[in-house]
Amino acid sequence: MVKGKKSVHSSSQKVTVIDVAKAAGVSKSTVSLVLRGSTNVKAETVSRVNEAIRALGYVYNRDAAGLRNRESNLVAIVANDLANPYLAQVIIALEGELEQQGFMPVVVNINESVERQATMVESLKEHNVAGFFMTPAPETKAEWLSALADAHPLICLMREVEGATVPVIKPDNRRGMYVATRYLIGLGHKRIAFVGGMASISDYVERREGFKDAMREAGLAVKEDDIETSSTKRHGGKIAVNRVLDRDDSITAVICFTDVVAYGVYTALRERGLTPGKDIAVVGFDDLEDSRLMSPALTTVRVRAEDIAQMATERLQQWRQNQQIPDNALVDVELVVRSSCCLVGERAGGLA
Amino acid sequence: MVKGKKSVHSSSQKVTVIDVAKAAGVSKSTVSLVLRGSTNVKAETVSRVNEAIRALGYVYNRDAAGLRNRESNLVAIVANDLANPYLAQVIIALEGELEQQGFMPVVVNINESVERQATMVESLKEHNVAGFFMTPAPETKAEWLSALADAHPLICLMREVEGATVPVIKPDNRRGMYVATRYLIGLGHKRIAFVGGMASISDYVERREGFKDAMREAGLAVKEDDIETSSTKRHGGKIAVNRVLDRDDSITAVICFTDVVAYGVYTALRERGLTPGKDIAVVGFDDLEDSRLMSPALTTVRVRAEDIAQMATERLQQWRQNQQIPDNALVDVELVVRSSCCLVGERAGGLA
DNA sequence: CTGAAAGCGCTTACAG
DNA sequence: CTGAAAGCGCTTACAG
Repeated sequence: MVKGKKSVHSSSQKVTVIDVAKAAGVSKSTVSLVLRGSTNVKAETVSRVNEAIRALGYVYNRDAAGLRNRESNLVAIVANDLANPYLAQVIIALEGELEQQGFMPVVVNINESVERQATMVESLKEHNVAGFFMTPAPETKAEWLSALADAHPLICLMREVEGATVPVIKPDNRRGMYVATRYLIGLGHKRIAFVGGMASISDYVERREGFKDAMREAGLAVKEDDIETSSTKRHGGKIAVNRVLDRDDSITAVICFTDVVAYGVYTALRERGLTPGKDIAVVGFDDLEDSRLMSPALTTVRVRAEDIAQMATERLQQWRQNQQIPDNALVDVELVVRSSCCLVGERAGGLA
Repeated sequence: MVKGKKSVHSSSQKVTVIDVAKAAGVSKSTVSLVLRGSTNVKAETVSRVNEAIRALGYVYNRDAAGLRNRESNLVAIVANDLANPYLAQVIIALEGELEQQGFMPVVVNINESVERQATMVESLKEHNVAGFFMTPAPETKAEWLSALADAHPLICLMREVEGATVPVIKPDNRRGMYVATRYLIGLGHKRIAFVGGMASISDYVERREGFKDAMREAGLAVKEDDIETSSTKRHGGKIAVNRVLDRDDSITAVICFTDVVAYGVYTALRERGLTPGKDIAVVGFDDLEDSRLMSPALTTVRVRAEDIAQMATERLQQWRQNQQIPDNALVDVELVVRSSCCLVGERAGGLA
């Protein structure tokens, strides 16, 4: 119907290898050979075929080919939330890697919904993808994920699903926050809050533990009240830090679950008449492109999106080639010091 | 090879309609009928088939089906830059609409590169997509785009390509900036700068003209120096406003090409010791989620991503059903007043 | 180096 | 309501 006779499209009659073969005066097997880049075809024949392809406007039908040889160049990137700028950076890096390897990356957004995740993955399976990258939605079942990995190469990014036998590539969250916290302690801070994020995200727990590790090591107390969860959005950071400060204004530094959360903290501080980086130190996690452009420029834990993409792609290849489930990987992390952390007491109004 | 005997995957032997037919004790035509939801099958048979499908773990092969009936549920969203948060909002809205209509949206990011755009679109064609949404890369050739639209339903979003016969859905850019500028003029501003964006983006020209319309109408001069182009990133806004202010600090208000540019302007102002919304008025365009969370909350021109998505999807359907190229559409625009615009003279240091 | 034949997993008339 | 047959556009051995 769509491609019927009434079509406004000029190419309503699909041209196939047979047409190309006819035009080039060879058999369709030969056309297939040159399509696939075989070296066993005379150069002159190759160019005659290519000429015919061009002249007829032939478009390779990858679905038909895939049906026959059971191959697919489609790789799915199942993203939990396209509005997350860090994830966007990871996706961009992933696309670069995958294309170099001849894959066709397609991204599908699930908006943090397990239901959408299930629907989308089902469709993707119907389209015979070569593999999956995914940042699983909260509440993803381990059995579901394991079953998927049983039938398709699958690499998890950033987030872990407890009990699932699936390789995951993630930042060294715990060490990252440990290093950031030690830095703040070195600046003289003793009353440090940890804001943003929630326990249903595996990253969260690891980052929080890194924070606690450093505090414990320095003999500093962490009160329940110094930790405030929230959504991972900007708004979450704003709300969370306000709660903490309302309870106790002796806090001199705030460690944020992510850079986005830190942006929300900046806003909240300004609305309270405080200047981030002067009155209160702020640290983030991710190192988004924007973070060096904030005022003050945000001190944060950098996790190179390129590193994640590279390790993930490597592992997908490994899986496809060796039929072996690859190992997990912890991506290196680095503290980037900018201007959002004052020495304690420098201007701070707290007790410290 | 991937699915060979050595496969670690449990489902190495693909189960097909034939297996299902055998298990259910019917012919494969019948299986196909229930797969496609035909009403001409006995209810009891339907459930027996579905039972077999479940038991065998059958997954529908959409490529094989598409090969036969020339249909596809794949819709491509070709995005110029995934890191652009407004585009992310549009994509999310688009995905919602498309899924409701039974399509499978896949997004492909081209990172503002015409070359990548060409490669990706070629691949997408090979995968037989039902249609394209795209925000064309800068420098896209009209003939290329028209040729694509000749063979596939295609709707352009946000950006127009001069000379291409392709429907485009975009905000009423000119009116948006006109309204914003009038608002500023009403607040007493006379020295208003327009920063960010560049002429190779069709949006840019329209927005700038809207600004000029309002200024002209009010009998206010616009000097060359009051308009400064830049990248559409945050960094661009920062640089552009600095240039303008370095040349002439009598400026009391800044209209930004987008919200993202406005965020960069905020940073630049702070670094100059100025408070946005007090010392200088700032207006954006888009109304990103974050804009109401900035400090001060950003006054901006709202363009509902949902409206764009809805009009775009409607038109794609129309195209597919009537085989008729639909009209362009201008999406309504609305000024959202928040706290980033002072009355002139209220605190401003300029001449005004 | 090239050609004829079979088959990938579906759907579509067409008989029954 | 169900079954047998042909065909979508490719690729893969297998002969020549």
